[in-house]
Amino acid sequence: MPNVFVEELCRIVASEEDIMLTKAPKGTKDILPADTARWRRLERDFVGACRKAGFEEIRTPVFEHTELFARGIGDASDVVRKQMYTFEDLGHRSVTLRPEGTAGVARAFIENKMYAEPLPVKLWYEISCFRYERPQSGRFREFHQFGIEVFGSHDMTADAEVIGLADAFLRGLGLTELSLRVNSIGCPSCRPSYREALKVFLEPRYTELCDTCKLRYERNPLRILDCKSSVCHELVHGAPVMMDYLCEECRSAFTQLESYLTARSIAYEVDTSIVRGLDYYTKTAFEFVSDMIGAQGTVCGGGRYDHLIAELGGPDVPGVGFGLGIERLLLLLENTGIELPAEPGPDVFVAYIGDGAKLRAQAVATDLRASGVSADIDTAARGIKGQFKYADRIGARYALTIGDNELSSGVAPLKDMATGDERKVPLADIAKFIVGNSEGEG
RNA sequence: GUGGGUAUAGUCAAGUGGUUAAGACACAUGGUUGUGGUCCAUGCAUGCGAGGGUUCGAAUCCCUUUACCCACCCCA
Repeated sequence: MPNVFVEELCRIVASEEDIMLTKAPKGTKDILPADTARWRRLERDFVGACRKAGFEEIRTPVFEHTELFARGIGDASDVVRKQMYTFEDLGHRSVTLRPEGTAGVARAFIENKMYAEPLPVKLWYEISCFRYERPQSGRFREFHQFGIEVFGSHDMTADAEVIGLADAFLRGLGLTELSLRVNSIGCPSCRPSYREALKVFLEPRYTELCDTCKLRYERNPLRILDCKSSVCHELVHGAPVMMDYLCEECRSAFTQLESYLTARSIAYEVDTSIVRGLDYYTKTAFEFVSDMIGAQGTVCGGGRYDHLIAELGGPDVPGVGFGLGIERLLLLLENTGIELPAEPGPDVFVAYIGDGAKLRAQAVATDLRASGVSADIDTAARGIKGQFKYADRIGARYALTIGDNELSSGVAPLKDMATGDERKVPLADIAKFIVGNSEGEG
């Protein structure tokens, strides 16, 4: 069945740009063995924080119908307008690699009628996301997020719970320099009036605005507030702030949130310039920001979205959640000098001398593993010296040597690689010896 | 999409027109036949991101191109 995709494939294969064969696509990264231990540590801690707070894991598809993101994130947002990996599949459906996590989880919440479960429904996830952007420090085309969502609560304790979880997780890693910025961006009943007030304020200065802000003036004037151009920054001085235009409901909600954060001893500052770029946000918006990782300083960002579920065709159920960038978090930990423990080497390396011992060594290593001891063994036909060198390189705690003498005596030298001490241990007792010594250390 | 920067071995790099492209780390083998982390020896870029050009001669000068990094924008 010839089609446009197959033709494209043939063209690509026939082309001479074979350098690309051994090059990961722009903005993507391999996570190598040297890094995976750090990832596992973060995952373990995050899962722990979520479980302690009563969150359960959800896994959703990497791609969704394009309409989900267009409707959920907003077809005016930059993410939807120019950053999505969208393509037509062979069944002529337009699908998109997820650029963020909330829309997919919200869709799953609706589709699986999770609103019928005891509310609120509290979910966590770890996902890869995809956005077509120019890569830079802390920004990739494929990146990873931890995220949580709470569905079904209008109460600000839910917002405090979400912020509190992020705060506990980040602080638990030893991060203290992160600043938590909180804002309220209002709701559909009060935001329009603020928007108008802001436009009225900016109108006489319109011609002085930078080019991008001229566009923002119509599309999303709130964004002008955090423009980094010094000119705009000056012009915006004295502009009305959302806080002063909140409706009664939003105002009291924000006051409550502040009191709840204080009750939890969570340090924060109100930052009226925070504007989330995803259209679904209402009321609470927050960010954990660092100045240690370059221009993309937001490690964790989130907020409330009271109308997303209804917008997607579900019941009128509110939500609140966050996304936390794992690559940015790792970068921050590195730049802050916080070390995450590396994966330890094997308990024992089983070295052999001679063909007979080579057979026996494999049996010994297999038995050790079955006994719960991690054991490595030469598979590169090295000499005894090479085997010891290798054992040292991989950080083995002990080296066990088996040769003709040991085959006949049944007793083998077990060397502690750190101290150099060597003692004879019966081959049958190796596992017991090592397990015993490990327990003694705690 | 717009700017700026950088490209020499697995890694960090010296080298700005002239004999075989420093050095360090890493890696491999060996230092008499059963022991690592120190030390010593040896090996490891016909090649300087790629493609053209100038020149008797180019990693070094010129043109084109690609990749990566950083910033804008946007956001995790």
